[in-house]
Amino acid sequence: MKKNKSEKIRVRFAPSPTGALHIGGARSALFNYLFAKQNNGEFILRIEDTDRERSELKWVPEIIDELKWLGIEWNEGPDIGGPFGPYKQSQKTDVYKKYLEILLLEKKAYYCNCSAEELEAKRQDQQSRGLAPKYDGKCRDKNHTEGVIRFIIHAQKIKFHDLIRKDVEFDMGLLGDVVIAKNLEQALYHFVVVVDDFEMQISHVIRAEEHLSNTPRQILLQEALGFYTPIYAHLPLMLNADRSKMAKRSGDVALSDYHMKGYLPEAIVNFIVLLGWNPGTEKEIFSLAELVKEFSLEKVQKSGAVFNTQRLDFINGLYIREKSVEALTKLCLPYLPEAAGEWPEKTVHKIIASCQSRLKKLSDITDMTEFFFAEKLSFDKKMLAWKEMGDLDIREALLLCDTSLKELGASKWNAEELEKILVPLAEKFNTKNKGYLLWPLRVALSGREASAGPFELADILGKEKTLQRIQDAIHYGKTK
RNA sequence: GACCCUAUCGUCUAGUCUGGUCUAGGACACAAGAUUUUCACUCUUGUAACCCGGGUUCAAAUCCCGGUGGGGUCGCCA
Repeated sequence: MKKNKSEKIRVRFAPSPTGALHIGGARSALFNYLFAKQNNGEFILRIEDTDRERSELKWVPEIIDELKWLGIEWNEGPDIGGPFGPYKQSQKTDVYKKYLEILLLEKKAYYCNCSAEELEAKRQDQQSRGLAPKYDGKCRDKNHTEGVIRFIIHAQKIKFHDLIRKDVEFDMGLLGDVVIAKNLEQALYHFVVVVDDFEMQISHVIRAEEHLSNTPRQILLQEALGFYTPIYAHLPLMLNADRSKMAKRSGDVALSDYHMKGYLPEAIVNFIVLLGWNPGTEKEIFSLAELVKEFSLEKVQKSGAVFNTQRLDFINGLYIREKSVEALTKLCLPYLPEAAGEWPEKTVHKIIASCQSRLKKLSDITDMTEFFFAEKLSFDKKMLAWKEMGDLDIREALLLCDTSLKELGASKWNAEELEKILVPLAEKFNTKNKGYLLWPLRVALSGREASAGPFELADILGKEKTLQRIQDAIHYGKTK
């Protein structure tokens, strides 16, 4: 088996711009990046846009931005160029044409004129007889001069070593001659991937398992063209909860979906790397830099991994709690109502701080902080009652809060001072349980079953709004 | 259907190569408790798995064989 010229480790991620970057693609990119980084190698981004109908230019910047957002960087790519460019297959028609002509000349490939209908009919027939659908080679010796170009696959066994799956063997007798180009100007996937990996001197092909059975014919193509065969590593697939392949039909599969919902890039990286890999230790939280050190392809799992959102939420929450309030506020801004812009920065910081331990993802902040910005609260009056409290008890508790909070000067209106006043008050109100005073207060201020504590809330709302909401609650109880 | 890959708690997994230390470890989720005015956070505890059947062996989650389950691929998509 031929080797590539340089010893240098060169890997690539080659998405096709037919849609947003798939979260599984992001993981493939990550694994490639980590492998390159830790081996002092190079990571190449290549755009596989040979399918002219389905590829759309607009997805390229999208893919690039999302990868960058994750923290993945490449040494060569369509945006930054490099010595092995161009990095878009649509710009390499001449290169493919050259190699196609060689294959044609050497009779390793031929033109085929079979109609789509004819092929489909044969395929159906074969399948109905329990056979593997396979092209019958009808045009092989016809010497046509136009049509699609097929690469001749002779019956033989192809063995190769996969870094993750170990030795794999395929019987090529089961495969028909594969179409490698629509015509000289339009080469297809199996062909372009082989040519590009060679031209770009890729040493390791790290990609998803769905390509495992495509590998032997790509190896045959390499041999026919006199190329070396790179080292392969096929990653386990990401699965839905029902263990089917995570595909477009099934909920959120684009990295941007998770980005928009407010998952942090460091959390996504940490989560997806653990889907199919683990260090063999009990450590589970990793920064990208730590992963570069600790990641190893040998420890990659063989079977598919279910994408478990609950675990993503947990990891995301962990990273959210680690943020400084300032940083978290910045991240949350897009999820806050416009009114938040009119609030003092300090107050907004306090609002975010009051939610920090509760956030699973940034978008949760919208609902969680709604009551701060609302003019009037609306909630079930019964919610004001703590345990067995009646309307009169609630009224008494709230009136007590009202009178003592009125006394507190605006300059001393902060969570600490409020606590100093309210805690003794609550203890006096009911010696056994502070909740008889604090719960109705908190509900009056938030209108919620669950929220931060009343001192914090009152601090954020300020004296005027706090007293107003207490009054509202007192009268709410009365008029209803 | 054919071919290929794969199989440890519900989920992600450690352990499998080099059989005994595994009455199978960790994490998420779940449940209970502690703390707390509530929720969250934090802490403690608990429930929960070696796919099945043979074999090899003093001994098998670990080795071998056969089933079964799951997934992928079989395109003029990538």
